[in-house]
Amino acid sequence: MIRKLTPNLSSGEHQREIKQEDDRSKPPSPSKKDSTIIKEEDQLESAKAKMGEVKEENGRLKLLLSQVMKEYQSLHMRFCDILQQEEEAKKSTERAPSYQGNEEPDLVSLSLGRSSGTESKKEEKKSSNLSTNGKEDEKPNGNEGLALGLECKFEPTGSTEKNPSPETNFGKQEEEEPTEIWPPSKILKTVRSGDEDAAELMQLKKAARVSVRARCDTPTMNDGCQWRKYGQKIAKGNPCPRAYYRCTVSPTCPVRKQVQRCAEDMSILITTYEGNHNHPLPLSATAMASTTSAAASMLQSQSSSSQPGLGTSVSAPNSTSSAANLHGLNFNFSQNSRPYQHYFPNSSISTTNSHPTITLDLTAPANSSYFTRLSNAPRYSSTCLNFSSSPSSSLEGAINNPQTSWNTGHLNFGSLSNHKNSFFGPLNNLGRQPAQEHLYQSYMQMTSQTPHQQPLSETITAATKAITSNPSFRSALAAALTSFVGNGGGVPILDKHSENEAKWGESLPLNTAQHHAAVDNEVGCASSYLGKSSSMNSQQQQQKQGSLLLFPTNSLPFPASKSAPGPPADTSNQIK
DNA sequence: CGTCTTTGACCTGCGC
DNA sequence: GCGCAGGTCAAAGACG
Repeated sequence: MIRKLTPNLSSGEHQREIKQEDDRSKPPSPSKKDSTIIKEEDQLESAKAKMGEVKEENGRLKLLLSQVMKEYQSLHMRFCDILQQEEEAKKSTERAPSYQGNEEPDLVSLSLGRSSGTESKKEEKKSSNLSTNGKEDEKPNGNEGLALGLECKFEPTGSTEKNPSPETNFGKQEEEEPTEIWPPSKILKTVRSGDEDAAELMQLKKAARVSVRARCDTPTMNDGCQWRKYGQKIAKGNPCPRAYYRCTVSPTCPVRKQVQRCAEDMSILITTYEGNHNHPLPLSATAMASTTSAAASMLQSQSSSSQPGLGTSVSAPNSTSSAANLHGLNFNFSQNSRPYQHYFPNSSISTTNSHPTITLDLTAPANSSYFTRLSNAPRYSSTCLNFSSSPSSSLEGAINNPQTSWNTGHLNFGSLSNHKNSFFGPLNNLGRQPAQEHLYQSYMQMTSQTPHQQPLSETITAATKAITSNPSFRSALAAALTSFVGNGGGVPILDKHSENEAKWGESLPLNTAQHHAAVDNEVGCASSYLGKSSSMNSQQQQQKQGSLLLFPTNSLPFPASKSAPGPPADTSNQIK
């Protein structure tokens, strides 16, 4: 970002320059050399002018950087404050648990880095201790021993209350729920036969899937977990094979993921997650888990939106048709009894079977801006969280094609990656292969042509407003930041044992140079802001993770991904 | 030699 | 019941 000001001249060049200066001080002699000297002087002048320009630009960038850092710090402070306030509020609510009925305040609590509501206070304490001590408590303690701990606390009335959804519980321990949640048919066995509604709801929740669309040139996105491929299949409607992975961090972990290239755009990788981890997650894995669990929470809460007092509702009509495109999905949230609404345009949802899928689209450019709608914030800024969507038909084709009766809500985070300065901007750029880089550059050129650029502070203020007033925003932001920061932001990379205790917010970047260093080192798959290079072994992968960016990177030289890109697998030998 | 991937076979659910 | 499609298993091969 900051350009090197010292001209990179070799000593010879430097001497020549000095000589030229000397020559200039002498009276011009009418010799043959005059013309060449004049030429060189011109070059010198132009170089000086260029240097001046660069200096100016550098100054501007420095200013910008400091401004961004300042705003970031205040944003972070505010974020922490709000988390604290929420915890206090929660605590007080727990003291008086008489809100079971309709009067129960709608609540969506997306607290990153906390594994449970009751533990969160401890966690916070711990995190503060951690930040002061600089050393982690290496003793994972029951439920709190998880880095992910995204708590999505939906509080439906009725019997389902005690069955937290698996997706919202990434990282909860085995004792709280069955480890095996796959296949869905098994789920029903664990459900009381009498309570049909609960069973239905539970099945729906258990089977919830989160699909992440992201541009990625590596065979699989690195979400921080270790996966073992156990199958591959050609799915109907997509020539690219679908690969099946199973989490191998823990042998009993029920989490599976499916990876498939988008039929329309091979550069887009669709990763579908199902199930919840029953083991501590690597720190680097928490980002994706947080994001997906937040999305899953929305979807799952939707499934019970008919119930009053539910934290989140999706105002979508129940439809028996496959993939009814609503062109708009409303997520109603409330915070502290003040309801407000999320609007995700171009969403689609259907309720045909027990596989509701929510899609986080990290690929699509923005046509309209949720964020703008929300706060009139400019779309082009370093902190623009643009939750707008693009036509989502590609996903429908790839995953929710008419033959597939998955229940899909399409939650489009597309324009998070829309602009070069957005948080997710770097995500789509890291480790790109030349061919895709070309496409991507074109894309960036297109998107960077946003006509006006409003003041940064205004943008940040708007972003702050949006984030602090909105749990899911915070969640998404937190996930993004966590992924960026990971362990590259000043906190050492954690091993499997110690990482459990690291919490969101503790490892925020204090030194942007570290990020730059991270860029220089290597970053894996771009799309995965969690970027994995498939040629790395899992340990290497985990060590690489967290080498992520906070600031725009399109001006930086990106190393190409080390791994050979391409579809998850060769289709040539897949015909069944 | 251990780990991971590949891939054909098999199982299951669903629609007709 | 049959066929289709999605999903999983497990033996064989590849790889470090």
